[in-house]
Amino acid sequence: MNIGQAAEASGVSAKMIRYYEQIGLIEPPARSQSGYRVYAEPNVHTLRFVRRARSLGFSVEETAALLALWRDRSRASADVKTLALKHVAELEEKAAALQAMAATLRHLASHCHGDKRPDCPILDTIGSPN
Amino acid sequence: MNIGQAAEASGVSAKMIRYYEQIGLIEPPARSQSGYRVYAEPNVHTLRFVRRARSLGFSVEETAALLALWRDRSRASADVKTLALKHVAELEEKAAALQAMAATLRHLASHCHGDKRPDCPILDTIGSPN
DNA sequence: CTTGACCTTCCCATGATGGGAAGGTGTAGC
DNA sequence: GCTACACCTTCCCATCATGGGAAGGTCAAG
Repeated sequence: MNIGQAAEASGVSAKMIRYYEQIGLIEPPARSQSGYRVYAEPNVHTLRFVRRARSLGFSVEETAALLALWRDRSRASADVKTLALKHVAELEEKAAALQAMAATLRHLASHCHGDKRPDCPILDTIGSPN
Repeated sequence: MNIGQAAEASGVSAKMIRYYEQIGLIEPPARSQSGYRVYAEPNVHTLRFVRRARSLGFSVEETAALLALWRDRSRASADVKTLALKHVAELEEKAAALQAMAATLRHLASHCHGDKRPDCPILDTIGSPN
């Protein structure tokens, strides 16, 4: 399987597969005589793991840690759970920060007429000298 | 006022002030004979505006648009409100995405014993072949 | 006049991703 | 066997906003 097929099968773009290899997240695959990367099923499996971890908001570095745990059959599930819950807390913190911004802005907007007049509490507040 | 004082007064780091100037978000300030940037109150006011817009999650580009509206005394408040509400929607979308990740992961974690045994539904799910 | 705090510009790094160029390979159809 | 086209390789560049740091100039206090 060439990189394009592995990309298709895993949902990770060819560009990203090369990048993950370059930074050491995944193992370099076999190469054909002409230098093409050759992927087998286990490689694709790993790529899918990476894609899912990324889609859960884990950074590449965190994904590397998860991958190591995944491959370590003697890991303690407590280690995984700890990592996961710490990540959940970070995600929720970021979500809360975004929602706080949205709430503030929505509040400002609710006081803005939204007509042709220039008067606008949104800009007034953002630009207030205080 | 030198850049350090402007940074202090506005809450924007000196590095960022130079950067904002470089990319054209803010006007180049006056210079002293020796080449130091010299800021007056209106400059600091602008910097504060920028800092607040950024802290509400507006990108630098969006901040530039807001700044233009702020300076345009004949703007229609509708334009500002439209921009703001569009941004609110984006913020809420991002927040929802993060919360969805958190919820998924929290759910997975709730099924993980979190003890010394290796068995772990979190990794099992992320690494499932499907 | 020295010292230390401040300023200048310039370059580099981050994190994850995409775009694209220049050139090699593999294969299908003729 | 040749041509065309899809695919592969590496390499460099861009993004976005921010910080770090080096090399060198300036200013004010002692």
